[in-house]
Amino acid sequence: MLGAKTMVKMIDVAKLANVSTATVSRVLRNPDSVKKKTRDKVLESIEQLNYQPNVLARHFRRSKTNTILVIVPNIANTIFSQMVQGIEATASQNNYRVLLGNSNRNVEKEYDFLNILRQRQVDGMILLSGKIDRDTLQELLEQYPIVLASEYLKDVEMSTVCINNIKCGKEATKHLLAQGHRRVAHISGPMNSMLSVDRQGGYLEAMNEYGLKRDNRLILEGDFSFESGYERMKGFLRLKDRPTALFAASDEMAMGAIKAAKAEGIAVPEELAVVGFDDIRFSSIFEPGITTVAQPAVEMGNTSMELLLKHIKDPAFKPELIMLESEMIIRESCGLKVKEETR
Amino acid sequence: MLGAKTMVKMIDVAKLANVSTATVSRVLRNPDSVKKKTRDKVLESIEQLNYQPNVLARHFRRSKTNTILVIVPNIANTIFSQMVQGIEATASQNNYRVLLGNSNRNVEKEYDFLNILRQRQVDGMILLSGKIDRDTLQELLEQYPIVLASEYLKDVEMSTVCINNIKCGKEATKHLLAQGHRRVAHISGPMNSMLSVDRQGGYLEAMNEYGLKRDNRLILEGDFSFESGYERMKGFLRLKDRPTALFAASDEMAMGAIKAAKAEGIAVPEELAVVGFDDIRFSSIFEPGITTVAQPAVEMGNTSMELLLKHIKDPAFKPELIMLESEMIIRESCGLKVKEETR
DNA sequence: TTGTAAGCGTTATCAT
DNA sequence: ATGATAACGCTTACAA
Repeated sequence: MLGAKTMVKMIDVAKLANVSTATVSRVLRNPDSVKKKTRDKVLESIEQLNYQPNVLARHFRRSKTNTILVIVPNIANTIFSQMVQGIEATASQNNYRVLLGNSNRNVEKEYDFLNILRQRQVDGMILLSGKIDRDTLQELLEQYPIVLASEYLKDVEMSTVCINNIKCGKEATKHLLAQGHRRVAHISGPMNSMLSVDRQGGYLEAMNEYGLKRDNRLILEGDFSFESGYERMKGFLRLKDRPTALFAASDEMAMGAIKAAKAEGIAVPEELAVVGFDDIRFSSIFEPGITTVAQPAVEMGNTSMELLLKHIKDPAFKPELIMLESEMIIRESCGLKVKEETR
Repeated sequence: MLGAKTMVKMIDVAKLANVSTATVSRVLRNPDSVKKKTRDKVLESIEQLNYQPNVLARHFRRSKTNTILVIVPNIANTIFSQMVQGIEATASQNNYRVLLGNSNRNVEKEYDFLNILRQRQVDGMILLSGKIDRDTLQELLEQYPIVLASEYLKDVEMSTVCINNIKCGKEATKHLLAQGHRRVAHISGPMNSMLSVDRQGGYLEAMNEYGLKRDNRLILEGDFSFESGYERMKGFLRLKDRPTALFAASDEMAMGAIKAAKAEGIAVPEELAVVGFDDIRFSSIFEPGITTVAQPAVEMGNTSMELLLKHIKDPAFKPELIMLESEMIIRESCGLKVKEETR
């Protein structure tokens, strides 16, 4: 890299085109307010000088950056990177940029990122994590456009994009119950997240509908990871009356559980039927294919960005809760296809 | 969101502390240049007024944003999101932010993102894609700090962080040859990328060392995806003298190929030994576990950010090529472990 | 429709 | 060690 060329500025364009900087600015921001002839002259000068507007001056002057912040627990996790992909796509379409705040599930880091918002380096924020405390969030919501996605919170009135995790958890569990399973185990996500509470809530509701009381030996808490699925399943397998089916709150945990079962010589789905959650890319590649609740991750990203734009454009915009549809995808791990085939 | 509070500015802090804005600015940017007593008085006023510096004014005044741009072909792809994770981590540590440019492998979009750099909205750029043409790149390199990572280019002198793909491709292939395989097939990545050319080059070198001439029936081009691996393998399986081993230029393609083989009743690794590339998270979970060349993706991200910082701090910094070490990971798909066990 | 000119809030130079 | 003040380059009343 050599030294930077001295920048051509608006005044240079103005001089070449024999107009004022105001007119150049108008051509750039509101072309219709300038007579065609003048406009063409200005555009030609811009071209000729290869003028690039100083975006920093513009941001400063307008106190607006056309940039938003995304706080994400773990960008290397497929489900989150898909959401970010959706956010970025919609942002780009609307001439917005995305600043990435990857917290690696470190709450301190998430709090640090909030200062980017406070210092107005961005016009708004999408939170893909539910770890910020109520009071901080409340304070921020009064001042900045914010959307929560995937996660959601009780007692905080804010725009949220999510799926109905209770319904999904219930559906997943009933799918197993309907096939005759009664000892259905559940590996939940971290219970400090509403998401996990609700998926478990759905599980409990489904069990209840089939007259099955909560049995704590059949419920263990994981952290969404493959490893935690593996370990928790090992736990279930030590029970003298081991479960014949499992609802795992993530596909990664479902895969971990299946591996653990296989390691003990237990066949899936024949001896253990499994339903997961998320429908990550590998769920269809894994063997057996994971029956799962598909989260519309990219769409969730799109939608949350659209919602954020509404807040940015209209500070009086009232918080909205958007619940996206999710879909159960039947593959092999739940045993349904096997049964159908041998019928 | 209610209306934004009117901002406290530096002059307010200055008045409360009975100093000039210059002193407040010094306390913020270079505390040691201010007498302790004055400094404390200023800090107290900042605290008291809950002053947040206007970052946009600062960026404008200093023509520096402490933000860098990352152009990535596909953020939803594990290998790239891991690199981005590494970039973000090192950036954060150095008080830098990351602006995400996800191109979805669309070259037009990549060219669009370059304007962010030209308009100095960022202090530098990390390219995770090798699609920008030589001339454009040359023009940009003269003006801005840029690092290319993972990919690399011939005939362009720029800082690059990568692995030795020739060596890796050779090692992977020799691993198969050493086990006695002679009909070793190769599914390459897109050949418009140096990465793919080199991995294939390594394959050819290895074959050559074993006295095996290039056989175009054993070489097919994929696009790194599972689907392309599946399709290309189907092609190989139609040969009357089908290959007994495969080197795939990505783990996803390796998995696709294995699925295709299984679908035809061909056992892996017994009847087809496979080596992949990347070591994505899922490669150890897949069955059989994928023998692969592990790319140090997170480290690659860290290193490229470190290198970019050097360019940012010193515009005269000479371009460097950093080649990271990669490692072969032996799992089941290559058949080595099976053989060892039955020995 | 176009021009004039006053900021935006910080930093950095030059005095003191 | 601190203060006064002129930029930085753009946008936007307001005037013409």
